[in-house]
Amino acid sequence: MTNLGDLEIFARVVSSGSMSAAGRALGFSPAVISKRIKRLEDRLGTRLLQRTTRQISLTEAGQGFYDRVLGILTGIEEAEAYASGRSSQAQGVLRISAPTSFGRMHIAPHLTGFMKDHLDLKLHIVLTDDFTDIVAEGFDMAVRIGELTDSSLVARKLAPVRRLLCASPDYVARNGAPNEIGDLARHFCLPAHNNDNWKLEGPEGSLVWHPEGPLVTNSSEIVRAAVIAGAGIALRSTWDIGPELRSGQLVQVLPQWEGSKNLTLSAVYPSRQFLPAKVRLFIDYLAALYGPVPYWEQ
Amino acid sequence: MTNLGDLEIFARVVSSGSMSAAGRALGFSPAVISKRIKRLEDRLGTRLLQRTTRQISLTEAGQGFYDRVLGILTGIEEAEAYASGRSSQAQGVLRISAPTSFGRMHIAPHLTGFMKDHLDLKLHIVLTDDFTDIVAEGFDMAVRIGELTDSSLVARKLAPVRRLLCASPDYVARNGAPNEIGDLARHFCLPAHNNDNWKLEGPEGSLVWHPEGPLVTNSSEIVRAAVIAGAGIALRSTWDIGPELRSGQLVQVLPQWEGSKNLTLSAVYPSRQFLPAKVRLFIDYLAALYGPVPYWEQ
DNA sequence: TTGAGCTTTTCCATTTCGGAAACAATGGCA
DNA sequence: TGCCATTGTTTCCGAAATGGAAAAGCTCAA
Repeated sequence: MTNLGDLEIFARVVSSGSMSAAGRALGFSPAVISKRIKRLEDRLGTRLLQRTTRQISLTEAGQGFYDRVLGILTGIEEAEAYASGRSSQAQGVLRISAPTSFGRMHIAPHLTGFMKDHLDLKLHIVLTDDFTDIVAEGFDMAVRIGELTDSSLVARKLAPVRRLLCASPDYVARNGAPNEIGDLARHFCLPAHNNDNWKLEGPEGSLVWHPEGPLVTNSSEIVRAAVIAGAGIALRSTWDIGPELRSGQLVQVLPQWEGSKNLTLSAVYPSRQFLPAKVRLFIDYLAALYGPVPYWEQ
Repeated sequence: MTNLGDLEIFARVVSSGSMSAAGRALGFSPAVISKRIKRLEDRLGTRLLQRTTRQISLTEAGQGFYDRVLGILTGIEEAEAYASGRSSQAQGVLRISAPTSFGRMHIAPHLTGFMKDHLDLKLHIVLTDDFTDIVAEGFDMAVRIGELTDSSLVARKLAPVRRLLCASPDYVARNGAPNEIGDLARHFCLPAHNNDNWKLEGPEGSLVWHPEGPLVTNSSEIVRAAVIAGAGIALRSTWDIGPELRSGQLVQVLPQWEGSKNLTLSAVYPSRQFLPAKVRLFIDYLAALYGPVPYWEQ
């Protein structure tokens, strides 16, 4: 039967992109890495890595094998954590990927509350707006906003996402508030950072509006600052501008229209038979935190 | 990181119930088994097996660990098979559990057809009417008839199960056919081998009938022979008595009533991210064989 | 009470494993 | 274009691990 170390080494070689780098990471000499990759390939009777002396790439068999090996390794990790930690205590390292803005505003502030209940757990949080492949990147879970489709992942809904049109009071004072959807054409519209069209739902059904405005950016934070500064009308999520709405820094316009409803805030994780306790506990924590009605909606 | 051999040894010790037996099965001396179990426990910091010199039992931690280890081992097996066999060829051993009667009548006759397409595959088929724990018993899949609930398994429907009331023509000639459901009280009823009540559905809704008759047995085959021999009325599946209905050896009675519809013939297998090719191919084969309308219904 | 069968420990031969060094090959950079 | 740093591979050797036989201690059944 395969030596487990070989699988670990193989996975590390793939993720780091080089045998030498894997050797450094794992504390082995390059010679060992080379020998064990070779042994693994010999036993499998297949070439897993296509290598020139300068570069390494996965063969098709290697890619499929790698996908599987990742699952196996985390499975072993989970089994060991279960047996060691027992009684479903969280321990080890919990690796999370989350959207930048949401992570900063609604995850980061609550982390200490979770950590003080789980002293044996280390958190490793990466904020990015790319939809990274969480299993290939080695994340235990991700927080996502959107419509979810990837079938190899399991999603648990954390909260609905409401998006509404808003502007600053002084913008409204200067330009007036739109009364019907067509009025938007006469306003400054601030597209979202991903530059999407606005999918709106209203009393007359749904429509797609293509926002045109003076500002295009890839940063959600800049759009946010711009609309608060009075630059125009934006379609923002309630989790993003809830406090500003309450404080009066922003007001809702065209309240009969809202962003398309099939967006959700979700926790996603690889589908496995045994969910690590650390992942389950953290998702439970977030779900309890955001509740049936999130605090930013109240 | 854990040595994979330790996990394999641990799993074998649990399944065989003794270290010595595991040693014999794996070709190791008892000394080695003992040492490696001890090492595994030391690293996990938990006792996995409670042992008296004469007997071995799993601790709670050991049970949970064992469940996980089984999944890991089959995962590795699948990963290796994938890389070695490539292009999703079936190979290795496919272990199947199936109901005795159905297996004999509707699986066994078709096995050669499957085997000739997959020469590298060995089949290992166990017929039993117990609902065995397929993952603990080391089966890759099972064919089941019934209502399915086990959440740790995935079920794929192969065919609907129709059950209807029938008797032999000479029984009907001697005793007459029942005209309405209440007439059953005046007939010999042959309960199924599991001695269940009959859940029937008819034009007036559903009801539960408690069949009373001269014959009680745990063998489905005996009930089947008895009804053909004219001993009474039985509720039988169409896959069981289809040919007899067609040949006239049996006739349907009370045709407006049928057995409860929420029974299905299904293939079940452990939920895993990667389904072994051998399992997928065999289930596809059965599904194609039984089709949308099974051949025994035509 | 005895004996068979089990687990565990001890000691030893063997195998495996990891590393240093030497070598070959590749791509970046001046 | 030519140099050089980096990478993968091979060889050889010391160190660590693995597996087995034998002995000991224990439990259950006859």
